[in-house]
Amino acid sequence: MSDQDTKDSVRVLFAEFLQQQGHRKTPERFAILDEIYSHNGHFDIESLYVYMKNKKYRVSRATLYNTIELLLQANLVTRHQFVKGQAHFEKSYKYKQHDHLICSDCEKVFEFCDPRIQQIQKMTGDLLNFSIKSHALTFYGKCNRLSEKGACEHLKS
Amino acid sequence: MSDQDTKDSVRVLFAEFLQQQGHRKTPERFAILDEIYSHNGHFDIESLYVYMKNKKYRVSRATLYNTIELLLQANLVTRHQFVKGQAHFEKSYKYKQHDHLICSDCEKVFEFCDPRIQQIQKMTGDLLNFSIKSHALTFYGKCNRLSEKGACEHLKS
DNA sequence: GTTTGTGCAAATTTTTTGCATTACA
DNA sequence: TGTAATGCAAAAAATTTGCACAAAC
Repeated sequence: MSDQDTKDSVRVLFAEFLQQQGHRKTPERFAILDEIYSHNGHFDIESLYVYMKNKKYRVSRATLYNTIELLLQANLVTRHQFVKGQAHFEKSYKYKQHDHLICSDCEKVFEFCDPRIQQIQKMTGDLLNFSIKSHALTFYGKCNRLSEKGACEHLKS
Repeated sequence: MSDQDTKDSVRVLFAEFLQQQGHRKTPERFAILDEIYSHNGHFDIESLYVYMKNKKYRVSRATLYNTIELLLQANLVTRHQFVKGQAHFEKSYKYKQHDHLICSDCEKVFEFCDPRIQQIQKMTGDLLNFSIKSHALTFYGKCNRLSEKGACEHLKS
C-alpha cells in the first residue's frame, strides 16, 4: 500500500468516525491528519504546529490539541510519554504493531515486535474481566553503542 | 519485611547511592524518601508537596523535583505517565514487580503480574544488543464494571 | 572554608479555556 | 440559520531556573 493510498484510507476512516460521533468534517481536521501521515516517526504538538506553519497552513495550537484528541479516539494516532512533560504521538494506521526500547544514554527510541505480548494482552483481559483495546510496552536500558563506537549516536555533552 | 524494615533498607540504599554519586546526604532527601515509602499506590509531585506541608515539613517543590530525579536514578522510585501533562510515581523497592491496566471509562488504574514479560525483556535485550534495566507495560481498555453495577467506580458525570 | 543544596519566586514550557468570528450541516 | 469549530490570546498547570542563604563535607 502506497503512502498516498494510506492517506486516502485514513481520510475515509476519519470522515466515518466524525460522522458517527456527530462531529463536523472541517478542512483543518483533514489537513492535520494529512500532515501527520506525511511523516514517519514520533512527533509532538509543537513540531506539528511548526510543520504546518512552514507550509503556510493557518492553524492554531488549540485546534491541534482538539484534533489530536479526536484522532486518538479514532485510533488513527497513539500517544506516548517518552520524556517528561511532553506528549509524543505517532500515526497508527497500517503501521505495524510495535513497542519501544529507549536508551538512557542517548535517549534514542528503537522499535521491536514480539507476538507474545498479544497473547499476554488477551489472557490478562480474560483473567481480569477487562476489554483491552491496546497496550504500550517500553523497555529502558542502554543500547551498547558506547563500547562499539565510543559513544551513542546522539550522546549529549 | 515490615514497613519499617523497608524504610530502613531504602534509607541505607539511598545513602550509598548518594555517596557513590558524590551527592550530599541532606535531611530533606531522606525526609522525602521516607514520605514516599509511607504511602501505597501512585502519587504526583503536588500530592507529595501537600503531604509534607501538612506535616509541617518545610520543603520546596524544586527540591521535590530534584530529589525525585535522584530516586529515579537510584531505582527506588519509578515514573509513569498515566494521564497527560502530569507525571506519576511509585516506590519500587521490595514492591512486587507489576504492570498496569487502565480503564478508559473510570480512569482507575489496576495492577497485574505476568512472568512472561521478563522473558520477553531478556530475549529482546539479547536480540537487539541492549542492556535492558526495566520495563513498563500498560494495557488500555474498559473494566466491565459498567454492566455489573451500572457504572464504573469512579465514572465521571 | 568551599561548594553543593535549599527555599522562594520568577521564568519557561505545555496544555486548557474564554470569546468573538467563521463555516459546516 | 443554528451551532460546533476555529484562531487568538490569556490563563492555568507543570516543571525549570536564578539567586541569596544555609549547611554538608
